[in-house]
Amino acid sequence: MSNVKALPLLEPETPAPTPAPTSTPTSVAPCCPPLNERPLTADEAERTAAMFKALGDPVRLRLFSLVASHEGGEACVCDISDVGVSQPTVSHHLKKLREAGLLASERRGTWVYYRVEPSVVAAMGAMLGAAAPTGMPTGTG
Amino acid sequence: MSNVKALPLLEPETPAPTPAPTSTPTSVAPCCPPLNERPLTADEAERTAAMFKALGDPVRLRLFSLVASHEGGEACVCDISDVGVSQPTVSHHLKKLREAGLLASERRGTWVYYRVEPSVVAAMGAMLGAAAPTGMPTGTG
DNA sequence: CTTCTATGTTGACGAATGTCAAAGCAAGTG
DNA sequence: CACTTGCTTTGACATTCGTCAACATAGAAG
Repeated sequence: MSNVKALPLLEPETPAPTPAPTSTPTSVAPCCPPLNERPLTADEAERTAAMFKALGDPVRLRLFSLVASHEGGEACVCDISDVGVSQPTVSHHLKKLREAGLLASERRGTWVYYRVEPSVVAAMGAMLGAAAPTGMPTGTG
Repeated sequence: MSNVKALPLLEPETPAPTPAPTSTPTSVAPCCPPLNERPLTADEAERTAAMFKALGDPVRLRLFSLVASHEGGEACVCDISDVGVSQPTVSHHLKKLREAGLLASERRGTWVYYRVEPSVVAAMGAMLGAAAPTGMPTGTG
């Protein structure tokens, strides 16, 4: 597994891909608290922004969505050919997503498969989800 | 980027009275399905990526977190002065966050207050949360 | 080994971005 | 009105980013 230097955003304490759909107590060890808990420090912001930045490009977002929604939870690069950019550019963006920790790649024979890193994405969702409660404590409305 | 208007990410079905220099959508009507439901279209990706991109900068993320975590759910620009950049730059980033629909601003007398747009942030969290099935963040508080 | 297919990497280039200094608007005070 | 404070806009700059063409690498097949 050629693992590029993934961002140390959260600690990958779960090496297993956890294929069990059951409610596994996957310890989502996010680097940062919810965005509305306290102001992020400069370092926290630096690391977290790198993740959001990775999804801040339309092509990358399509690639990520393509992988995330693909059958089996993973997609081969060969499955990707309609995102509007050349193949080298696709590879470039996949690398970015990998470096951000959002995707993981694995070579199986001729093809390379990409799959989503659930914990990292969950951590991002947690930061956002808690930052937007359905009922804001706004007095005046 | 001359697109200086709130992104049509979610449909403002409730015509807010626009008390602020920016429109204020107030309803959770996400533009897009969870990222693992189906591949996003080019248009969906374009709109959604703009939001993630807004949080893809460390300074903006700190500003957002600062506003989101501030007492009362809103913060005056005067409360912000330790993010490491000059005041005009702060204003610039706040504008970006406003244009992305993540923040709303309102002038009250001398000061300008910024607050989080819960629906937009919730929409982002929903897209991510559902894309990471393994690992529910709601554990021990 | 040679050849073919599938991906990744390198180098280059235009466009977008983040930053600040300076000037400009808005609101309060005397 | 002049003066002060708070925030935004403008203009300029260096850096980063997204993109492609060309080349390089990894397996598979003969």
